[in-house]
Amino acid sequence: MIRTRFAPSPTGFLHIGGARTALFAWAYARRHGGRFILRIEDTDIERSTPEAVQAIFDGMTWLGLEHDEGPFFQMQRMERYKAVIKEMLAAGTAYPCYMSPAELEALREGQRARGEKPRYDGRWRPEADKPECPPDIKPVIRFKNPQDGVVVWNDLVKGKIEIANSELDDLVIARADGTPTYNFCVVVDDWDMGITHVIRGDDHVNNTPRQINILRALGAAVPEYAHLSMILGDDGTKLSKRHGAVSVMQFDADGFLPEAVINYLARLGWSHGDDEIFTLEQFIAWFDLTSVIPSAAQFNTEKLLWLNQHYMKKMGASALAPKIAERLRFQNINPESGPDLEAAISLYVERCHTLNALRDALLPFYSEVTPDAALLAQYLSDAARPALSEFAAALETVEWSAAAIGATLKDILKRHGLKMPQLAMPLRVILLGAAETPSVDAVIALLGRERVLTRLASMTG
RNA sequence: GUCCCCAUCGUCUAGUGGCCUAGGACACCGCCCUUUCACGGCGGUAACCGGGGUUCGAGUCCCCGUGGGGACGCCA
Repeated sequence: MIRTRFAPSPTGFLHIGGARTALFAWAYARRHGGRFILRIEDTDIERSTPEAVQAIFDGMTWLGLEHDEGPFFQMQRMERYKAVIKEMLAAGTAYPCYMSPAELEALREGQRARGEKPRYDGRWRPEADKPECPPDIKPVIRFKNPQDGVVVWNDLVKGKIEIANSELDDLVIARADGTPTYNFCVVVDDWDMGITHVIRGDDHVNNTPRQINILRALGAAVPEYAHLSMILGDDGTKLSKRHGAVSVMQFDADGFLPEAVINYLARLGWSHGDDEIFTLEQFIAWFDLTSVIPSAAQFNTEKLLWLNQHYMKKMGASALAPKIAERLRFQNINPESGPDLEAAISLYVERCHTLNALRDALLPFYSEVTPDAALLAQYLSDAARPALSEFAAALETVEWSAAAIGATLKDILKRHGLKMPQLAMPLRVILLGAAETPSVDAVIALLGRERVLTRLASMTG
């Protein structure tokens, strides 16, 4: 039974990189009929917040990444970690270290100055010739890392990775106050939760040999590892809180559909031949760690936009209507105050890339417009004015359909010797406040006789 | 500095030694459609980081450079 997990630390929102990691771990479990576990790594009391925990839940829910087990909180597993540390102390695979933070810093300073990799020198190892035990220092507990040999694993996305134990030092597994640290909690959790495949960001590659060593010291099975490369921002630079890293919920706020975001994320660092658009079912059926790219990928909003429009069109007006209505109401606009929303959406969906853009395009149908004077001056010629008045008059009695309105318009055009744009363009500006709209007869039909006549009257009258 | 990872069009990618005069998608450009803008259709520009090997043959394997990234916490 395959068991994967997503283990974020609740120190901020769920961003795009975390979401992709979660997606791949989730998909791998789904693909193999396994279980997907959600674990909250909240041992950093300083930075963890309940809001961030909620933000992660919200993001996962929005994306539709349901977990089968959990959420487990590390803070609630303290007893277990402490028990394991006690066992390791007894077994001699861990030991207390009385070095003070100041001493440690001085040691690192010296190593850096000599061009060495800063690391603990093992002076409190059980077999070492230990210094005098300072009575006033509360010790940290360090893992007794093997000093010889190499740790090797076959990373499911990066291939064979080999790191010499001589590169590793004896990491702290419990702080002076007794609380366990990240690398230790992860190991105990992955072990206890029976994780078979650790799928995570490749910033953890360097933690992997340490974790494997602890696992071995514990006599636990070593899981498979798959390290996903990072996602870069739109401009190719690293995503950070200050720059480009946005919550997945921001995509919701911006009018993206979760289906589009999932499809987009799936194609970032993974591919299935030339397939670009696929359903969730296809993705699950096709997903495979061997097709995951080991190199970093740059986020591209343009392509997401394209996908989002695709999913909006595919979804159709009836499914879109409640979503648009919600977004209109959010702006204190009553979607009942204008034409049939589904009809309006049908007319506009293929020219909008997001729900928000669609909502904005529909605004003139549900609220007042003020034609831009400059646009009007640009498109409304003196020659067109009489024709416009005549058209307005005709609209009072014409059969209210796009076809009939269009016929009337063409008839007037012909009698005044005008071309379509000479009338269509000013009509667009007067009626909708924009020069770019769908076919003008369709727009008039949708707007409704009353609104059309009112808006025309204010201009021609 | 040390260790680890990465490297095909602007971007996401196909490519697992001959099917590659390198394919697809987004973006871009052109044409068609057209009542403006879109949508759609058709076409186009555009890439194997460099140098050495291995091989009959290398985008594909190896080595060295170069460039980028990550890690080196009593953070996660």
